[in-house]
Amino acid sequence: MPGRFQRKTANSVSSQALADFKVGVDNVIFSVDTAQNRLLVLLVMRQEEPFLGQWSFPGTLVRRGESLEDAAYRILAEKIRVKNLYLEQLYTFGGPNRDPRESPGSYGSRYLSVSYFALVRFAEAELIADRVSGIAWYPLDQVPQLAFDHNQILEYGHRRLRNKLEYSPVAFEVLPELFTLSDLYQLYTTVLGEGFSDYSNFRSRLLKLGFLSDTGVKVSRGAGRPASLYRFDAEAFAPLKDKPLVFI
Amino acid sequence: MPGRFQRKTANSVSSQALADFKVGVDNVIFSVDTAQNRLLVLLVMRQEEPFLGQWSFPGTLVRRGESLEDAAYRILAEKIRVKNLYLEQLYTFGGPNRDPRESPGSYGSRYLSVSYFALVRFAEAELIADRVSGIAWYPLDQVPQLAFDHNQILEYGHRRLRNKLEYSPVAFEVLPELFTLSDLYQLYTTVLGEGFSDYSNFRSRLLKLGFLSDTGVKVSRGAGRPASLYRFDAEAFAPLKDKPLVFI
DNA sequence: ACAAAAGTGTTTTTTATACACCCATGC
DNA sequence: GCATGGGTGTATAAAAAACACTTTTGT
Repeated sequence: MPGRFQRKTANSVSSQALADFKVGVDNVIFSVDTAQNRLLVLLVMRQEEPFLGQWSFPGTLVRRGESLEDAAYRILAEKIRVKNLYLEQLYTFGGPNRDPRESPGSYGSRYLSVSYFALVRFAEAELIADRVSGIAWYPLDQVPQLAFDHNQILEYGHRRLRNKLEYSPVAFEVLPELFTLSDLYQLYTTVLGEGFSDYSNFRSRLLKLGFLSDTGVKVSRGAGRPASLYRFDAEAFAPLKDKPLVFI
Repeated sequence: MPGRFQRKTANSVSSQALADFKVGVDNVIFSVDTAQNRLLVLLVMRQEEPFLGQWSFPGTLVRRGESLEDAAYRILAEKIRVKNLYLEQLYTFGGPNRDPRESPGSYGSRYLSVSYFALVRFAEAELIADRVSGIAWYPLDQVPQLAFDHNQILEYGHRRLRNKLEYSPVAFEVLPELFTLSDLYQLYTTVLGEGFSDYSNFRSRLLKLGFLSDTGVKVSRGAGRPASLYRFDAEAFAPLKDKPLVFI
């Protein structure tokens, strides 16, 4: 932002014409269906040109007085009702010609997309479908060709998700208040793939970290021994914040 | 970008006025002065309002037909001549009211900053000072109050630098072609602080990774036993790419 | 000779990995 | 009783951390 006109050009005309931008926000919203062991991403069907009829991420243009993050929350809230979520900025895609609406001579507006990454609780996430718009959870391995450069954004988001899971306690933002260690393990397995760790080792590593507290309450899910319900103890976690954690 | 007007509003007027954006790029450029064991960041003195006379990161507005990354490289090249560098996108700051040029009623343009993070070779970096503009390397612990939200950006960049150093081979992009293991160790020490690792352990860990090849050539620097010059072997490193690496 | 810097090796502790096995429940 | 999922423990391997020591130079 600063520093332009630092060369001795007149203040009125820089050496080159500046690009004029429309700024949009696109959300890569993940959730984990633990029942079916599937990692899902939320797609919406485009209702207008360009890319009419193609799937894409829920997005919106940023309004006056609205922060980027607010815009991300707004479009999310328009598509899905959810109590708990994790959201952070992913990456900004802003090269010319990523949107066909840009006129070829690159006059007119450039379209810039600030992408956000979100993780929501699948069980309580309620999709908001109005009459016209298609909206659906897609298993990650069945995502079709998307509008714009959204396939690329998805790849980026997926990488971020895996990293987040390994190094930060995002999982707990997206699990129910009370959960079993198997719930947690399944979530990790679904996102990171089988073989990231053995259940028993995962278990003892997590417990040793000391921020999971056993409520003593047991739940039985079909056959097998009932499991203890645990709770994420934010206070106990606080001192570990910004220390390198390993959940793997 | 997609998804706007998905509700049943007329296509001409959305429910709210959209923000009109000017998009800038700001570079957080780091270098390491190994001679003096200092981590430096490049600052330029602003020559115009707002924040005239305050230090800031080198930045520029994005031109027509220019990608964000191109803009980042352009402003970098205007301020500094350098042969080797590492550059990647950092974060996008785009809340309203981060730039005083925005009119209070939030009409007119919003200023959005896509920040980039760069690491350059200190020894060969040549600052380009024209008559009017101040430009200087600042030790990280002596950085003054900066223009805009640049102090916040700096904090963000510093965190990224530390992470990069721990998990990726950026250091080699910024060391000379041939370097001693002490050079490497000093670089790490300067960025991560003393006590991140003992020299001998650091040494054996790095060598065990197998992508540093001993050229056999020795250099003597004052007193003490001469050191071997090493080279980063990109081929040997290739298979380790995107595997979790630990340089700590 | 000795200080300074480079380089090697050893010991101890901690963490990761792979399993084997016991426990409590539904059917 | 036995299959199923939950939970504990142990044995081994690997890695991290601490530190003692040797080598080669300049002065």
